[in-house]
Amino acid sequence: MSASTENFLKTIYCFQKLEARDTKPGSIAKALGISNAAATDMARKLSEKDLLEYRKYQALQLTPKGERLALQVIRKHRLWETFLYRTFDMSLLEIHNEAELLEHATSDRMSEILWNYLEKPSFDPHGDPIPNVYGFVDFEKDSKVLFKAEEGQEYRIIRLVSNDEEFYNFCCDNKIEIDNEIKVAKQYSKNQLTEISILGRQIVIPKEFSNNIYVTRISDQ
Amino acid sequence: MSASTENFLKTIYCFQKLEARDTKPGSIAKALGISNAAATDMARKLSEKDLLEYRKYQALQLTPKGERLALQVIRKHRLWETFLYRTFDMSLLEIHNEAELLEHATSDRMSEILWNYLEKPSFDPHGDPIPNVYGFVDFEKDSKVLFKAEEGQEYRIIRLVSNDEEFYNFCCDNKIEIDNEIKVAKQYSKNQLTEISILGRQIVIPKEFSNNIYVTRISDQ
DNA sequence: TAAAAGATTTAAGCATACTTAAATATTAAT
DNA sequence: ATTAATATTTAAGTATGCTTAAATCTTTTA
Ligand SMILES: [Mn+2]
Ligand SMILES: [Mn+2]
Ligand SMILES: [Mn+2]
Ligand SMILES: [Mn+2]
Repeated sequence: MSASTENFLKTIYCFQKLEARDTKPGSIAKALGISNAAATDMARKLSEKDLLEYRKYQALQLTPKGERLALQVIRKHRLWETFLYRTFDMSLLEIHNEAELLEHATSDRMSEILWNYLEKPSFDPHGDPIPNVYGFVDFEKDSKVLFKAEEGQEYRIIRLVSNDEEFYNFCCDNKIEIDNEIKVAKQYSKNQLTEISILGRQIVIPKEFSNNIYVTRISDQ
Repeated sequence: MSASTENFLKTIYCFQKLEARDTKPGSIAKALGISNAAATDMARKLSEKDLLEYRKYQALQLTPKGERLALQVIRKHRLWETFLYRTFDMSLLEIHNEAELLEHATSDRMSEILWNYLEKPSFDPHGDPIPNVYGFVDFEKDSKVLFKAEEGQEYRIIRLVSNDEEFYNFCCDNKIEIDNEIKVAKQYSKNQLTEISILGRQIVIPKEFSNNIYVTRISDQ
């Protein structure tokens, strides 16, 4: 498996399962920074290898084999993130960037060593679940994006997902951290702004950021 | 720089500087497990990029630029080895194999993080010196291969270098470890055997192994 | 529903990194 | 000094992973 193939499968998996984005070659191409032609080409090759289903003009779909592979790469990615975050003084963005490289240079043995050393972690530092060695994702908490949270309700932050340095800086500056509790004061729907109170402070968050912050209702039951 | 290129330069450097082996394309090819034709091809391409000097039928020679690059890769390799050895329960062979992959997926930033975390180490767990960030190798101890050590003299083990699992098992079983002291009892030159005493025990070491054990004279001055 | 806009696919081509087989040069042996 | 053995290079070809430009299909809009 080349890094290109692994990134391709991983991206399809994330688009398919974790976000509700479409998985036509064009979307994958944009995410990976390659041309549409290259993505189509890759899709046909991987379908030969039974890693995904490709039908002209349709969205790409991972086969069970392709999904297993994608989950192995995601596992390695999140294990490295967890390890780097706990061991060194690195930011949420730095660990992601390094893991993006390391995930392709990690033997199965190495990932088991990390897994055991970290004492079988369930979540990475961004709040994303770590698949187990069989590619099974234990459980996904019932969450929604802050952008879609209800006014007046209290939530706990459980995921922060982005590749944008400014997003993480914003979070840092405003104490938007995993496990912190917030209250949604107001949704300015037309202007796509969310006003919340966090640790006593009131802040307004634009859609670009509130879409990367996942929350879960507190005492929802 | 692709992994292929990095491994190619690294191998030339090691053959040139650390061992007295020749650096014609054929030797490099054998070490990397590729065909002679592929090595020649690679040599011509890298010479275009001013990473090495290539003249038909001659040994390859790194340019200053090529040597700097090789040393950066070696630095990353040995930093990872040191880190893995100190952090996890991994053998001298395991750390080498993992570092062989990780070295190509390591940003300069990551290698500086490792370097600082490890408190600027000078040697890796095999006893090999770690180049600094400018590609400068601090100092190489005055050493020789056990195979060429003098009868009756006492030595300290300072390097163990091999890719052979059996070699490391042999070392483990016989307490042949870095910093341990030995006395060379006899060199059976014709049969290429070396008899040493180590921690009170007398053992005979065949050339295949004694050539991978580097020693330095004790109180040599 | 027909044209325009937008995506996707096909086609042609390039760079890297390899292969095997044939040609050529070097080195060792007689 | 030839010849034989060995090593190196050249040639031809393959797979991967990308590119741009042209052709084709799908979706939107009028
Ligand atoms: Mn990646
Ligand atoms: Mn993550
Ligand atoms: Mn390597
Ligand atoms: Mn080493």
